[in-house]
Amino acid sequence: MESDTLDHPSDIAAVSTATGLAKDTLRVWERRYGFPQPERDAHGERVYPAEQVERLRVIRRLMDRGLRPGAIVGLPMQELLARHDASADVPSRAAAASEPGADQESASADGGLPPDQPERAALADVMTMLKQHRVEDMRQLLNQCLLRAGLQRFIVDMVVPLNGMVGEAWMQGRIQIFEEHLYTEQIKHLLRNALGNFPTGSQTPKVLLTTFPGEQHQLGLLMAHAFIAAEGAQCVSLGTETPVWDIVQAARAHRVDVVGLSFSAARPARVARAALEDLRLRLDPAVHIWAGGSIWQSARKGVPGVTPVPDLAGVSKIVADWRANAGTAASTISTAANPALASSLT
Amino acid sequence: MESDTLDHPSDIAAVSTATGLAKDTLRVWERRYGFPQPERDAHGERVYPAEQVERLRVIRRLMDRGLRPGAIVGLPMQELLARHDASADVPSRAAAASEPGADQESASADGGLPPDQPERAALADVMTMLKQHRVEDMRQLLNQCLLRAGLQRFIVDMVVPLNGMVGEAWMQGRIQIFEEHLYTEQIKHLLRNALGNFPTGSQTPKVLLTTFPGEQHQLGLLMAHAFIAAEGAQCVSLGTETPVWDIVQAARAHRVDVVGLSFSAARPARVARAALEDLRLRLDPAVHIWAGGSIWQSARKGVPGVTPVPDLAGVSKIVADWRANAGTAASTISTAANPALASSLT
DNA sequence: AATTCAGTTTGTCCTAGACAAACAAGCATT
DNA sequence: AATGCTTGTTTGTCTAGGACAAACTGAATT
Repeated sequence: MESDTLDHPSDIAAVSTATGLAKDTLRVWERRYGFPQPERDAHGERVYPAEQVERLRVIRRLMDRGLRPGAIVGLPMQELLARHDASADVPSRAAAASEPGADQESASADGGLPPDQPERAALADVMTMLKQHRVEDMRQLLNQCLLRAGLQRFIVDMVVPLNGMVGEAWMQGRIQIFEEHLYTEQIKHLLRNALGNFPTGSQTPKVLLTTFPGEQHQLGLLMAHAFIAAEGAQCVSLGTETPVWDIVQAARAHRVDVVGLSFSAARPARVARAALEDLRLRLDPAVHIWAGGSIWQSARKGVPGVTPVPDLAGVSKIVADWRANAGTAASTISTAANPALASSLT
Repeated sequence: MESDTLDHPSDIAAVSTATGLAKDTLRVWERRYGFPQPERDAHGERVYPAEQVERLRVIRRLMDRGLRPGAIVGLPMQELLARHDASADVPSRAAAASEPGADQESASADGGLPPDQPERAALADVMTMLKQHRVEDMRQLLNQCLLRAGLQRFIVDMVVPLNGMVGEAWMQGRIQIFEEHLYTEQIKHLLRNALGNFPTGSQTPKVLLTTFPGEQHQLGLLMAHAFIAAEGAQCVSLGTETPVWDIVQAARAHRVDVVGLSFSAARPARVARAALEDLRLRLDPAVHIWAGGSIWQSARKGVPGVTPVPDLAGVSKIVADWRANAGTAASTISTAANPALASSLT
């Protein structure tokens, strides 16, 4: 019952949603690289064998790590997995602090919070429980860790690494997607619950939280929410996928000091950049923009007037910075928080 | 600052995600009905004026209510809104008990729970607070209602009607999308929180909850979760968008008695039907399937072996039925709960 | 070590035609 | 007056190959 891969063949629409690759892209790859090479049904329409869908999913995953299609499309499964292991060796480029595919080292090393030893053991336990579907045990253990470590440390030392481990395990076929779903759901429950017990912080930076359309990145958003709320700031979350125009409206209506955006590694960085620039343009210059998540791996250039939050643990510092310079126009000071950008402008 | 519609023109991809209409569909409509009629940029690519996007959104909304494109695409905005009011007169066909576009009457009339008078007033208050962005007040009021009415009544008498009112208000331009987002987010917080305080029910039907891929229907799923949990059943939620195969795997792994699916009115009913049949085929016959949400408006035929839950309030009865006939193979008894289907088979 | 320049890669958009599944409506049957 | 069958129509999605701008690579230059 383990690697019980399904023989279920799928049409192009199903493959597109399953892999997150646009239909056009699937057709173009077939034309250019000779993979995938679907069979055809009676009407000449593409029918993808499950094995190819599987391969496409792994390819998608590798692309999220920064590899380019031309280099990997067409490689056999075995080789793909090898590349995957190789790319995991370069965590600096690889994964950031939000989705599965995340990176524990940078998170716990960079933050001001010391890593916690006993958590390391708990990580493995959670994975075991997940694999054995001991939902209730898992929930209890996580809750216990949360209470012990506190919300912020819990996120940095447990949730982020776990995200990475879960993503990794799925990649290697050690767990099923539904188990990943299950894990995500548990964490969401836990975080929301913890968040519910916080009184709506009334301290200085009032932060509006959301993601851009196309980013179904609930977990990252929620982690950011929890982290910022734990900092004592006032949070208003709009949930995922708010169009730029509506973000502007909402920011105005709620008179927020900061707009926080969360990004997954999923979509190409260029769209994110464009949207950020657009938002910067339309938003009141006094309102800061904090952009967190995985854009900062691949993007070398920052966006002017946008404070990068490459790392959840960095949030504390950025909140502190904001409080120090409260009231300064965002587009003026924001580069200070980004050494790379600052130096590139001198 | 009210009907401050944006002059922002969009490319076809943006329009597609904004309206939920496939790119192909947008092009075909243009060819067939002469609407939309985007301008072209320097490279001959479509550029949709905001006014047309707005119209497309309303059209999409009308289609969710069962109207067909041929009859409404090409109509001017004014006429569209008129049709909208007209279609609202037929709640039997119109909206179900889950997403914005939902229907209060059927929900409170059909259920065993008596409607609550004071709630009626609260509904209007919530809408007012939402429009004035008094988030904290709104949260408090909702919470108060929840405590007073209890989880189930709260959902049936408040959340469902509110969903309808919010959808309606958006439709008529009385509120912005971000306000809809904000509302949704509040409700989700509230429900998750309430759910967290339930001990994981250990009573008989163990229910696996999720949606099919393409259904980003968190709120409906969450309402179902809360409702079923309040019945004392044991719930395992996988979150949204689980592929059929993974549902089967998860059902097996967790040894659930029932798989519960939640549907929005968003996607065409035929895909939902196909997926349900597929699931029925692959799933252990002893496991029941409960399908809730908006498929049962447009679909005349039921799916054999699937128990329709056209109405959240009906959940109580269905759980009771399950407990009465516990252990019976799903595909045998399920039609009993569906009078229409049962009669069509005699 | 940073910048510019050419060359290559890659995703998305374009057109226009085809077709099956879903639907409506009329007709025949019980 | 329902139910079942046969039409014709509507509608979404698929296919094909061509085009092109934006993003990347890597070497040559300051």
